[in-house]
Parts: sequence; structure tokens; C-alpha cells
Amino acid sequence: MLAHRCSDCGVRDRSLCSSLTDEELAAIVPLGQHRHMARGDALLHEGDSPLVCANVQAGVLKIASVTRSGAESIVGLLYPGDFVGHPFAGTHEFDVVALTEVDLCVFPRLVFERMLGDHRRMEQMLLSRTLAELDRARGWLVQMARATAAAKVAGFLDDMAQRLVPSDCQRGLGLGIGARFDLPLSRGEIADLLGLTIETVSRQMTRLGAAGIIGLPGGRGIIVVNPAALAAAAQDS
Amino acid sequence: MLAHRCSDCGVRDRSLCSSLTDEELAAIVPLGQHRHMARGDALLHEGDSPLVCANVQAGVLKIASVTRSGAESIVGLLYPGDFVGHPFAGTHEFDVVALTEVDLCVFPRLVFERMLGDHRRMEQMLLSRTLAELDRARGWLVQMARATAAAKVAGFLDDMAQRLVPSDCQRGLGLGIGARFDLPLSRGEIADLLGLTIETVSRQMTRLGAAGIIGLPGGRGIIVVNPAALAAAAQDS
DNA sequence: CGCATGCTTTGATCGGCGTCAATGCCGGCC
DNA sequence: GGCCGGCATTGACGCCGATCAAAGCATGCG
Repeated sequence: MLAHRCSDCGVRDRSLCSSLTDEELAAIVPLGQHRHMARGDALLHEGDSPLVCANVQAGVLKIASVTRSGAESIVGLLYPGDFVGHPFAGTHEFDVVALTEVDLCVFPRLVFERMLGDHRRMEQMLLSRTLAELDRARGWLVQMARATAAAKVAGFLDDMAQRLVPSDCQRGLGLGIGARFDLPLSRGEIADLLGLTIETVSRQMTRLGAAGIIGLPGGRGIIVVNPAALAAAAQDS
Repeated sequence: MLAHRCSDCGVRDRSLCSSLTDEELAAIVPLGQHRHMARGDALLHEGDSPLVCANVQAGVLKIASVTRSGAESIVGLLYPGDFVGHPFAGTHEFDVVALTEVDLCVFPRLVFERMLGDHRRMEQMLLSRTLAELDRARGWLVQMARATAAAKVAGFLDDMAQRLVPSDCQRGLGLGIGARFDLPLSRGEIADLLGLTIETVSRQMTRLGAAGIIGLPGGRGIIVVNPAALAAAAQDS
């Protein structure tokens, strides 16, 4: 049974809701709905008028667009605590699709806009986060524009490890040695995300494995054996 | 003599100020300062605490970061009407430098934050614009990840033409035939922006010229001879 | 169990873009 | 005017990653 009450919510302290007091939160709870998505389910479609805004409680989603040549291009990922939606806007440009089982806290767009009006701190936090997300996307731009295939793959794994793992070991001194997690993306999706081909991604991952930097325990499992070397590999121009 | 009064401001109807009535605007005028920048002047430095927020009145700026290998990477451009700054945040990640003569309307950050508090419509517009800018950056990501050098250069010129030219011919049916403008960037800066080398940019531009799609009247001038072909070239995978 | 299907890995070859190098063009300064 | 330094163009060559091709390896179904 999943958390339908904020007191049970795993991202109470990380999501936009962290800008609200318990009392404020109690007032808006009835406005939101819990929603579960299976892998592959779409929350929003490219070109839709954005009907909903949501907080990610658990799972990972991809933000993607389909080019006219048919290939999908992934432009970002959403992790627990992240916000999805486009308040005060008519359309939005990308598909949002679940990569894993996902739990969301969903608000109709107009309701969410009213909430922003009632809770200035939340609106400020959303603005600040969006600006930060913009900087993040721009950082990626540099990586996509300049980095070699090896650096892109290493950077992706490094980023993913930091996003997925420290939910437990509260972000202390970097990443624990031997951190293990499962990639929420297939090789093909990683290739889309990084602007590479499946073959190149596969080759680079085997290379990282052979170098002893990561372990590949079959399937989608990843073990970060040497976090420092992984981070370093991400920055070899 | 440049416009120091909002009634003379060239972007009154396009900037954040368009969310304000004339009366509201009159109230905040004394809080802002006009500022002029010469080519190469920096408004903000990477890692600074962001002291100011500003609207671009005229000119073009670049948003860039310097990689540890010393090369500069340009991640975005700012045009008249655009907003610069990072309210409610401690640091910001990029340099902002003038590419041409630039006129700005500058507010100290704390003053600007107070303004946002007093003018909800402006805050909403800023949020909406930031979300739109995020989508824009993500669209670029696709281009950077997948497009060929030819498509990147064509796309850049197409985008630049649409940003610089229609300030006159109010964005009617696309771009007028024979639109002429001067690039605010050197070949090297274009190369940085697109993640290419100077040589490749130069070659692709000569190719576009030889194909009769653009004219290159020397220096930084560009004539868009065949806008449709330019847009098409931007999308050849 | 045996086969089919889809994902991943590995190998061989090709082409686009980066690199290195030389030349051309233009404005500034003596 | 003539020299000089910065930027742009053009050419020759090599390397990285895409492409084409084939062989593991899982999972599911008859």
C-alpha cells in the first residue's frame, strides 16, 4: 500500500511541499490526488495543453521529444522530489513517460496555480528550482557539445548514482564505495539521452568495467567501484 | 542619448515590464538603474553571488562557462526583452558577457525580489518565461546531441535571424526574403556555442553561401536569401 | 524442451569532424 | 605606404564514433 497521506510521503522534505508548514500542507492535501504509473505510461504528451502539475514521490520519468525522423530524444530525467508541469502556460513541448513504476502527487493545473497564489514561499521555491534546473540543463549542454563518448557515459553514471543512491546514506562525503543500483533506462534509452548509439554506450560501459571503475553484475545493475575515477573520467575532454 | 525613461524603452511591450500597468511601472522606475556595457564587459561572473537582476533593453549577451581545460563554452544568448538573474538563489553558474554594445535596466537582487513580491503578475510571468526558457534549452540539447555540423550552423543562423530581424517587420509570415543582419558573434564564438571548431563553422557557412541559401557580404554580415531552405537545412539529421 | 523475440555485446568498416598547417583578408599603428 | 596582428578561409590527414553485421543471452510461450 502506497503513501496517500503526506505524513507518509517519502519526499516531504525534498519536494516543493517542503516550503509549507504542516498546517498549510494539511489544507492542500484534499486538492491533490495520488497516482501510480507503470513503466511506459505517459503523464503528458508533446503538444498537449498541460493539464496537470505533479510532484514525483517515487520512481524515475523521462522528458523526451520525438524528432521528425522518428528517433526519440531524451532531454532530461525526473527523480523523486522533482516537480513536473508548466503552470501559466498554454502548451508544453515534451513527452513525460515513466521509466519505472512511479508514484506521483497530482494537481489539476488550475488548482495548482491557485495554490501558488496562496503560498508565496512555494511559488518562490518553484521559481528558484526552475532557474536551477535551467542551469543544470545548460551544464548538460556543455557535456553534450564537447565531451567524448567515454566522458558522456561516465558522467551519466556518476550523475545517476548521485541521484539514486544517497536517498539512503544522506549525502555525506560523496558516494560510498561499492554503491549498487539498477539503471532505470535501457542501453537504447541511455544512447538517446547522450546522443550516442547503443553500440557505443555498450562499448564504453564494458571499458569502464574492464578498467575496474564500475561493476556490471548483469542486467541493469551497476556497482560503482571507484567513484573518484568515475567522476574523473566524466571530465576528460 | 539612451532611453532612461520607460516610455522610451524599446522593450516595454516584450520584457517582464509588460506585465505591469503604467501606474505600477511608474512606482518601480526609481528602483532601477540604467546601465550601458561595451563589447566584452561582464555583467556577472561564474560563482559570484548574483547581485543583480536585469532586463536587456538592447544588444546581445552570452551566457558562458569556462571548462577546466580552458576552453569557453557558450550555453545561451540573451536578446532584447530577455531577463537576466537568479532571484532567491545563492550562486549562479555562468558568466554573462556583452557581445555587442548593451543597454540594461538593472535592479539590485533584493530590490528585485521585493518587486516580485509586490507584483504577482510579474512573478508569474517570470516563472512562465523561465519554464519556457528551460524548454528552449532542452530543444537545443536535441540539436547538440544529434544534429550534424551543417544542421547546427543552419539552425543557429535561422534562430539568430528570427531573433534579430523581426524587431522591425513585426513577426508576420516568417522571415522576409533577403533579411540582412550582422552576427554579434565571431566565428570562434559560434564554434563554442555549437560545440564545433572554427574551421568547421567556416566551411559550413561557405557551403550555405555556395548553395545560394545565404549571402556573406564580408565581415559579420549575413543575408538570408532562402529562409525556407535554411530552416530545412537545420533539420537534416 | 525448443524456439522465438528482444536486448546486449562484440567485431569490421566507413565517413564526418577535429587537428594541423598554410594562405588570405582587414584594420591599426608606426 | 608598409608592416603587423587578429580573424577567416581553405586544404590534407587521422581518429572517434556511426553504421553494418553477427553472435551471445535472457525471458516467455507453445
